[in-house]
Amino acid sequence: MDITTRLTVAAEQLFDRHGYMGTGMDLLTAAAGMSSRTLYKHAGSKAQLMVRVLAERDRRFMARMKVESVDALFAALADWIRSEGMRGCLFLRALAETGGDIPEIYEAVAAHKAALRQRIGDIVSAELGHADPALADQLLILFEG
Amino acid sequence: MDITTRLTVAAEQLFDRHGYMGTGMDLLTAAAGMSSRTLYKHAGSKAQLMVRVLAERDRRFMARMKVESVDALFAALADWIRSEGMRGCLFLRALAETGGDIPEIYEAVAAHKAALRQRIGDIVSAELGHADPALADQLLILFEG
DNA sequence: GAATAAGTAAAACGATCGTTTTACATCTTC
DNA sequence: GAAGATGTAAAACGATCGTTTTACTTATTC
Repeated sequence: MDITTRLTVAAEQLFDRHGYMGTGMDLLTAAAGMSSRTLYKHAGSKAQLMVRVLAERDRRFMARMKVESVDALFAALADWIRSEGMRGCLFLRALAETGGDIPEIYEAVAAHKAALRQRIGDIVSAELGHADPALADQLLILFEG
Repeated sequence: MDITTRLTVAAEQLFDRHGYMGTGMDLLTAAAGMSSRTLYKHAGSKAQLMVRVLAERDRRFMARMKVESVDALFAALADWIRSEGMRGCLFLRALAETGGDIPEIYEAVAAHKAALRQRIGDIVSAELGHADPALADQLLILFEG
């Protein structure tokens, strides 16, 4: 297993379970099985590591939301929560814990939100035969509830 | 305005926008307009302050969810998010940021979840005429999505 | 087989954290 | 008007944070 993905996987788990601020670098090095020197050589900084985790998470999440009906969308979300646990949206949590002060993280979260909104809009359009932005917005809110 | 509620109100806002770990005591004292000495005399500790904020939040949230149909429930949730912002569930975030390691906080979150689940169950029962735990669970998951 | 790259272990960095303490001001209240 | 709360301002506490550095080991490669 590649050293970078090993780090990213461990970081996602720890960030999810202990929060970003609550996850110290010592916990990360221990879980990823590497020295802090190596960690910083590969990750750059904690903020960059967070961005990488979010990017990976977005990839996995969006892959699971490739469905064609609103019903299937909610079923996919229920599945996701069943498998990942009910610990709150990792993107919103990243934004909250950093106060939106770190541009790279802010943009990663905004990109994820935009992608999700687009996906929901597409599904709504496909099912209704025409776009319905208001409905898409309501569904997005339910998703983030 | 009472000094304790002044502190609680300021703390809820800061915790919500900057996260629990991300909100330093200096930020809290500045926002609440009091010295750290006074803050600690009234709050005891940061963890106790978090518990008090969660209790107050639970009171406000549950008051808003006093509805009688599933439709109204989701409408109330949408209203809540519209007024409070889409920053993720403050209870789940508290649990995540502390890793579930602080018993008082763990219990406050568990109590809130139990109350919400009970409320949803009651609404489902009233609308269907009989209890449907599986449906209640699914609705709870959607709520936490 | 010397050189280069890439790893570990651990000490050290300044900064910041939550919390306590010291010293002093301002009210009530008997 | 002395006493006793209750407040502020600010220094100090040890601990921990993210990050860098030092010293050393281990592979690969020309």
